[in-house]
Amino acid sequence: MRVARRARGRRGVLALRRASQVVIDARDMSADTHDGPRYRPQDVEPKWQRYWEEHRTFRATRHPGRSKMYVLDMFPYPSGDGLHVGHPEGYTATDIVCRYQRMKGVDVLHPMGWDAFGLPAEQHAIKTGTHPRQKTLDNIANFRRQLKMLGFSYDWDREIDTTDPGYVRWTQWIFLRLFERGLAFQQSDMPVNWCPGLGTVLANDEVKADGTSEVGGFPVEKLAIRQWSLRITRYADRLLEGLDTVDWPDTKAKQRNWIGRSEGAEVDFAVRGHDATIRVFTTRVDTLPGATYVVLAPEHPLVLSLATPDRRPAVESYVAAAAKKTDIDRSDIGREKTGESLGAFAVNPVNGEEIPIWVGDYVIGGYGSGAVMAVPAHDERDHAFAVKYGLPIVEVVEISGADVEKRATTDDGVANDAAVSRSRAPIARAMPSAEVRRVIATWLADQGRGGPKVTYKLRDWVFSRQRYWGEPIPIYFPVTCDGDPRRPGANPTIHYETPIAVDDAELPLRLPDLVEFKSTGDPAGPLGRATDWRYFQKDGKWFARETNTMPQWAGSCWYYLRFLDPRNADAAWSREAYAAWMPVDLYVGGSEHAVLHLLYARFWHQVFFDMGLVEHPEPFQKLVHQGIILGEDGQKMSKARGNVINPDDIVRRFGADALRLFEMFMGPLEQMKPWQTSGIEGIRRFLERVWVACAEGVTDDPAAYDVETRKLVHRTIKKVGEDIDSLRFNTAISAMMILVKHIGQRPVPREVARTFALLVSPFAPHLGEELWHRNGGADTLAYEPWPTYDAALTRDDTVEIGVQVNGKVRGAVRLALDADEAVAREQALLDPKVREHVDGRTVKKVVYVKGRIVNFIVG
RNA sequence: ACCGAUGUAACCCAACCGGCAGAGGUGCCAGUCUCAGAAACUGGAAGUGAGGGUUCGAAUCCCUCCAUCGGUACCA
Repeated sequence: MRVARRARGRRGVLALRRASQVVIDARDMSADTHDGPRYRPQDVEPKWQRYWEEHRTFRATRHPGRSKMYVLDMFPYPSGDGLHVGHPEGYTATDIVCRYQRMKGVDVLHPMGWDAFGLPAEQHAIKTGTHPRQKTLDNIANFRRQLKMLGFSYDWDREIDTTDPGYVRWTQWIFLRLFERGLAFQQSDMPVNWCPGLGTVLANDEVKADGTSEVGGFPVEKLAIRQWSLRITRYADRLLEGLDTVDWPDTKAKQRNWIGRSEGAEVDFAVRGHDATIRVFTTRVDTLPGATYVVLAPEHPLVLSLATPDRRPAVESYVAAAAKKTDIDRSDIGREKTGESLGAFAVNPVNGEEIPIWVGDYVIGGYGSGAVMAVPAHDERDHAFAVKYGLPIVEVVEISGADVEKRATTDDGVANDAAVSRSRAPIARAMPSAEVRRVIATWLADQGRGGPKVTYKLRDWVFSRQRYWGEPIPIYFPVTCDGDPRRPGANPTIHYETPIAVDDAELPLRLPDLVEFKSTGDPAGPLGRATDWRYFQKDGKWFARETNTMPQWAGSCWYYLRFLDPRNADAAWSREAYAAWMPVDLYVGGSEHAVLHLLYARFWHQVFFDMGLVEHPEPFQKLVHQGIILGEDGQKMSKARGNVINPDDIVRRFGADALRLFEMFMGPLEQMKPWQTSGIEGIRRFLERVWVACAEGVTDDPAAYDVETRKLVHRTIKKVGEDIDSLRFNTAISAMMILVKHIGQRPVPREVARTFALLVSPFAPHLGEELWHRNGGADTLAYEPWPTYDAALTRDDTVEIGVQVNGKVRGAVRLALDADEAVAREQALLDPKVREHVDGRTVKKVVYVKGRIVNFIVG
């Protein structure tokens, strides 16, 4: 043990981990050999977990006349690695709120489940041959064990699993409602990151900068394959407006940014000598008179057809080179702008001027219309491009002291003479930019050459994956084939243009059992191989099922609704269950889901609202993100760094209550903070002191409950309650430590021990129950009324306040809380140190704030 | 580059509406206990990222800068 302790003193992660291992063993032994009663979480914790389970203590029921609270955790993906210490952070926070609210007489809904579809189980299946379902069930069992070990007060009767056919059925049912409304549709021109090596499409952040896959390093290509998409863009404005009604942190700003609403105008440029129009989007239509060229994105459909024969070879090779670049290459800002002239000319609609058309990859194909009008005088990017290629720079917005030859001015100003002379739209000299925008946009609309327009960064949501372990999309297509399409070499034609919905009564559409999950490189995905599942006959005709599956987001888009009514076989949820519990009052989860999950779920919810399935436009009233817990070295926890803390180890060594308490004590919930093993040792010492005081040092002598203790107890009740209400668990724990330090020095009155058991129970529920039980509690304290405090006892009638002379602290004085200024002044001047600085000088002013400060201003 | 958050003691963090910088934990030092150490208990030291402004008074409000983290990123 000595050796181990010394090794721990040395820093270095490896040494630390080995050493901890040794210490664990030593601790466990000492726990057994230590004589006398003491705090033994390894006995107390399983005991109360069994009790809660047997009594179904935390079953959520609505009682008429009571208020309700729906407290939701982001349910986990049950990975093979099990729980990490980040999970218990948010889960403990919500558990504290729930246990506290139950004691306050509130009906609490606090459910847990599993977001269990996902790629890792499928990859595991490819490697080992274990069916993803089996691996998923094993992982769930492990997660459930770990969560129960931490004593969370979930209503386990409501546990759900997104891969369960009873759940998939309703996810598919929802998809069909989206399909009916035209919100789910097929696109075949959607370029996606297709990775033949992995046999699937990848999200942008799964592709590395060099164009290979994050996993495996296989080449990734842009491929336009048939995809299902959801029309989230139709809800863009409502998704923005809804944010104003919810109590969320900065996440609102992230979502606004992601939606990227941008108000501006469309302008149509005719092309000289072609029957073609180039449509551009701009937020600065006031600068249209200063547009001196037009730039098309390399993907723009007109690029090749507009290029003059002499320019065509250069343009073609430019476009080909651009196609090879990854998105990351193209969006690298400091990169020099490049382009090629098409040799063609566009007509500026506001003044009839003919200006050259270029192609340049600084224009993004997918945003707006993939073309911009270039105003070098008032846009930095256009300016850089114009300087490089010798294009004219014409100033049309006047800003004093600006030289647009040197630098673009991008602020609003007023129209100058050039703007007026170059515009057929009725603008005037010195007209402010905002007004010029209105005038020109209106004029363009009158001329049929454009007009006001709003664009969004938000794109429709690609909703299909070429994977096995997801919800099958409940759609099938007619097939033309000579005979049975399932026989080898049948070569059937599938008519994707006429999708047919699976009948609701046939849901769930289950996954077929496969033995081989590996991709063949066919965009149909692994399900394409299940020919007996894929092709079926109905009324003598052959049909083919959709072989793409839904993305992992699907199940998590509505799980909070299934928790309301998890066993309902007739509906996804009932109206009554909805009315009883919705909306979610508190939603806690990682900020990594700030945009995607939280935006997708809101989108579905708004569709449900339009369908009359829900009563509130927004599902999640208050949202909180717990901060990331870093490794002991201050780095992000990762296997590669070897700084991962495993909750199983911590519980074995310190107990679940210690882990819960420590995670809440580390700092503010929303803040990122590093793990400190020495910190949890301190918490463990605190719990031992609690045990000594409230389990072993209790007295029934009423005289032991002195006034000082009584005051402190009442103050602690107040502080802990208020801190839980505002999710400041770290300071609540600090308040309890102060109380324990005080009562630990004398015999503890029974009443105090009972009160403390209640106070600590939301944080350390096993210890709370045990102390309650040992101090005469009959059964669980989970529904005991939360202690109340006497406000009079929380206030002191006298306070010590600081005395300043000219703003510098010179002493302190004890005063009645409501002492008037004359008294304060008189008492303060009794302090010799204060006298020293005041005597012999004139007091010009005295600032006295009751209960706070006395400040003498002397000259 | 832009948007947002955060900078307090060796470390994690408190400090209400601007009012004596300190609640708590860790670490460190000293004492009690001990043959000695460990543990436990008692006590102690130490600081507001930098600069300016407002104010009787600033960790707190305003401006500039620096650092760290997160998000977005040629979005026209």
